[in-house]
Amino acid sequence: MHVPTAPEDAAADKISAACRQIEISETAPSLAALASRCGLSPYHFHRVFKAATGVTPKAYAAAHRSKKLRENLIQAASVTAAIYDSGFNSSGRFYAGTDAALGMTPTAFRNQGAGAKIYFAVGECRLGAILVAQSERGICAISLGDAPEPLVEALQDQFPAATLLGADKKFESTVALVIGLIEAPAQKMTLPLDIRGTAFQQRVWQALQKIPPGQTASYREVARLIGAPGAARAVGAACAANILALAIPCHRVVRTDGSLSGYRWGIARKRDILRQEQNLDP
DNA sequence: GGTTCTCTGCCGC
DNA sequence: GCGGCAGAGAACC
Repeated sequence: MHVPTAPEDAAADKISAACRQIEISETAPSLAALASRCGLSPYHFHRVFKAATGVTPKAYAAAHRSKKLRENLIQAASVTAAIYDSGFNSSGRFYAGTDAALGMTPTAFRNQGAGAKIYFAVGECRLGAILVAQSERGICAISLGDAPEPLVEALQDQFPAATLLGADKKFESTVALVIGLIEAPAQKMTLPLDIRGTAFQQRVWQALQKIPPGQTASYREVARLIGAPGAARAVGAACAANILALAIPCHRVVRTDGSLSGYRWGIARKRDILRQEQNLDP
């Protein structure tokens, strides 16, 4: 039987080829160069790329460079070496934008990567076991599961270079606050969050925090909200990558017809959380 | 301070 | 679906 290639797959292949091209290039390829490789005009390529990935080609290149920088800062012999290895062509230009890329000075980032301390505690709540972890910048993980041990193991996987510190008296009260969120979801989340992710993920997660308790939104609606109407699938991937359960309410994102799709910590918990939130509606 | 590149809204085919 | 222009803005020199 003859199986024709679906047009959308061909388009997706072109975009992922362009992404790979950006990743392997020393310096970011120009829009025109990327477009001609795809056989499209720069105008159209730009729009297709943004619809598929949620970010513009330039933003994608910048995000990739910043990711490379994070890796290099931890491994390279010096900060200067890391900067040049990551594709920045002058250290002056780099330092100008360093705060936006890292949220701190490069040296601070290096030190944190090596010996960051993360406090954590596990507790029991209506949804099962809950783990809350906090870095110096804020809450960096909230996860749910059936038993405590796998949650701790997963935390170490997420922050391999960090030192995990359990059973801290002061921190126990923070955990109580988070558990309180589950029982009274209408409460505002006021704890500082240490959110780590790509530029696109951050945009999605910010949008999620604007969905009020008791309400839901579809992936498509969230995509439209962040100005990338074609990126519903990318929104789904960003939701799935969220490691701050409840604080970033990815449980409030459902399919367009209102039915529940997947949930990192189990679909039953998603249903449970939503039911609790909707009961509290005035 | 000028130039080049990026990005978006709008329109035509 | 695709290409193009205009105009604003950012990046670069």
